[in-house]
Amino acid sequence: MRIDRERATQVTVRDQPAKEHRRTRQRAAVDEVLDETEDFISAQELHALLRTRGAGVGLATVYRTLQTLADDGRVDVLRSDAGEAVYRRCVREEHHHHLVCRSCGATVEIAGPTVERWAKSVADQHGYTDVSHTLEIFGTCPRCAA
Amino acid sequence: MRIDRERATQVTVRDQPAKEHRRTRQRAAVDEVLDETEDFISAQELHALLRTRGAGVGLATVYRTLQTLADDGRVDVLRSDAGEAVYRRCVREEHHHHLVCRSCGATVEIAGPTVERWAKSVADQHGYTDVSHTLEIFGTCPRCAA
DNA sequence: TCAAGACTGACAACCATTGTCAAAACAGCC
DNA sequence: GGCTGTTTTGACAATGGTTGTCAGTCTTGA
Repeated sequence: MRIDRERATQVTVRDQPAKEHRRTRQRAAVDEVLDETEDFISAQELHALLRTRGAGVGLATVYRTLQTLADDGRVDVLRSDAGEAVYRRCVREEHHHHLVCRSCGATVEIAGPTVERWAKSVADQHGYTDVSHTLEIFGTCPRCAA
Repeated sequence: MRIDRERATQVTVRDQPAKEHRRTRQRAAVDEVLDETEDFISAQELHALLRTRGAGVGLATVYRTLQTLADDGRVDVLRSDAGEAVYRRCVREEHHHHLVCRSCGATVEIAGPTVERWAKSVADQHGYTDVSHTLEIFGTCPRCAA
């Protein structure tokens, strides 16, 4: 197995502050959807949504745009269990995790300094350096449980 | 987004104790590789490995076998960053996490009762029930860092 | 306005994974 | 050892998310 350094996880702290990109209709459209969407959404879903709105954007463009945003640290990425990448505008600037509803996808962003420290110390203990981690909590939200 | 209840994460506790399966050459071969392999391995890699050994096993069979093992809780599954599912014979019986080397895949299994409790309490706080979680730590192992 | 180059979109290509289904292997039984 | 019902296998097709391609279009800075 080979884990790509750059894309290993969305929680890796970025060094470069984000290159400038051109403002285009397509990117604005994707941005708008992300702004309106509370929960994680897949590239496919986003593409379909744009299509129904009439603001057609090519699928490849949606993928590219999301990837760019992710690279710039402007959206959170995580993999749904099906292996599909799902995206979400991140609200917190700092490193954080998610509590995600299994059935509707409702998400709560969570800061966990304790966990951060724990992860760091565990890695140190085993001599691992350059550490990052992924942590997501899944459950059934109150609304879906009702 | 739809997160499948059954496969949401490898850390969900299994209720059923594992159905009996027939012993076949193919399953034995997969088992053997898993026994010998310390680190996470993908279905594709395992398949290729078997092929080079002469113990040819169909790709579909490899997938099915791994899936069965995973369902029975006999192997750990996690998704590499590329979205590929990777498997590993789990050593610990109880719920645990992994510290994985980004470059060589070397893995350390980790128990983190603190984290378990934290995850549970966070979920409770937000009214989420039926909680499970994923947590993996990535880093560069001492050998690769040298 | 203009040119350079970034961006887009339709489509093909990729690749992990799953579905299909007839043939083969297994386990229990005689 | 054979028989038989069931499980398992494997070759192949199909699926589906994602990425590559490349000519045409749009942005931007001059």
